[in-house]
Amino acid sequence: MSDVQDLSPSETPRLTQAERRDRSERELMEATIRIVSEQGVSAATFEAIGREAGYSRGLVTQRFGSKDGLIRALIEHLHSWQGEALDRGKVPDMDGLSALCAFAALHCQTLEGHEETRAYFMLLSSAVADQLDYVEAFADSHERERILIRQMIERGQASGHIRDSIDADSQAMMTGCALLGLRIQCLIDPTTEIDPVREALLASLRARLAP
Amino acid sequence: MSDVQDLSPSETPRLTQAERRDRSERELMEATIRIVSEQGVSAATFEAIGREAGYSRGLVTQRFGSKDGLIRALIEHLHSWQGEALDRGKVPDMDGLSALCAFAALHCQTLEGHEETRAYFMLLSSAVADQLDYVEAFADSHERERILIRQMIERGQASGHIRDSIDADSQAMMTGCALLGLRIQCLIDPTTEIDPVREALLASLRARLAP
DNA sequence: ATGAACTTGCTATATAGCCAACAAATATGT
DNA sequence: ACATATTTGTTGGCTATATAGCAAGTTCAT
Repeated sequence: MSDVQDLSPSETPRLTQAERRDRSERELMEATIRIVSEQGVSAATFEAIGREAGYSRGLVTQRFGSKDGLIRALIEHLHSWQGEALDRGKVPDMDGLSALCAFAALHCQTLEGHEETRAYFMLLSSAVADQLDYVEAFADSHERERILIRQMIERGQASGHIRDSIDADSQAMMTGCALLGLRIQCLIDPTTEIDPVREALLASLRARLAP
Repeated sequence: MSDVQDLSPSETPRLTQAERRDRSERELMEATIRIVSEQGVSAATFEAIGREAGYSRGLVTQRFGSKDGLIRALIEHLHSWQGEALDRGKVPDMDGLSALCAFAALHCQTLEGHEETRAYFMLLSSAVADQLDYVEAFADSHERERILIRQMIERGQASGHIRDSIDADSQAMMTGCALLGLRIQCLIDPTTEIDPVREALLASLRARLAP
């Protein structure tokens, strides 16, 4: 009766050191995502992040070493998040053309109201704008995505759902670029209507890839 | 013999006030473009721009009022530059489908080695990353580009070079996004091979639009 | 009581923008 | 044509502000 006193589970009574650590790390990342998404990359100062997460200024340095460390950790976090989203959508189970269309549609779904992906592409933009070292992390990620798309196309070609005459690699790159461009367009102009573009994109894919 | 002493025409003997003014303004802009393109947006400090242009730190403020003023002037400058490039390419004279393909090809040409457009899209990226006020300038510019593309498509539909069943507006948006995405991809990964993607893009446009 | 998580005061640095001085061009008076 | 006054273009020192990162101190778990 006296030793266990969990008044509210989300408050802080009796947490393991490891739990405290993991929790603060997670909360700092979430706070960063929120700030980047809502106020932009350069608004994500140690001061702002700490305040938003309910901690002090100094903890970010303590946890991530430096600003660069934080951003890299964040990119890693968002990468794995996107990977999971793909699995959740059961994309790997479909045939080539359906998988590709589902993949594109899934991408379009995250265009509205998803703080995580929004923050991801805003970080990408800042890396592009300032030619920061971690553009390479984004380049790798896009490389992997392109390979994923290419494999879908090749799968479709093997099963006869996609015509053999097209070059899987360049089509994969083009599709990736179209999705990236749509994303950036939505960040430039939030009033962009997504539905018609998505339909145009899917129709274009089918027109070009279907046998 | 004594009054006229133009030792070298490109040096500074006897310049009108207006000439001095125009010259320094142009040189400051060119310097900014060079710095943004080569070292990133946040490297474009008053100090760096002044030095690169061969003037002092303080002149930039004097000329453009503030950093924001400089960037806006630069965007305006690059917009008109792009407009001229389009006219130079004689795009308006072609039939719809050819015009659209020429437009896309022209875009792809600027992907390598064009400091102006490189700087333009790096500025765009910084506006996206930090949600700066001048994203709207870019939004307007892209709106205008979309309308231009749509008009090409409609022209093609009227002359029978493009099938009637497609929606010109959403196809225009999609094409614009594809070009934007390709641009960003090249900024993320400079080793990106453009030729195959351009061919894929053109093939895709023809597959979807040709009657 | 020892060590880990966390905080707060501090320093160093970068940079936008202001302003008073300086230089170059042009207008005015002789 | 020359000299002087005025206007325009240019400079460099200065201030104010923002912020990354350190390091000594404090709180909390074991």
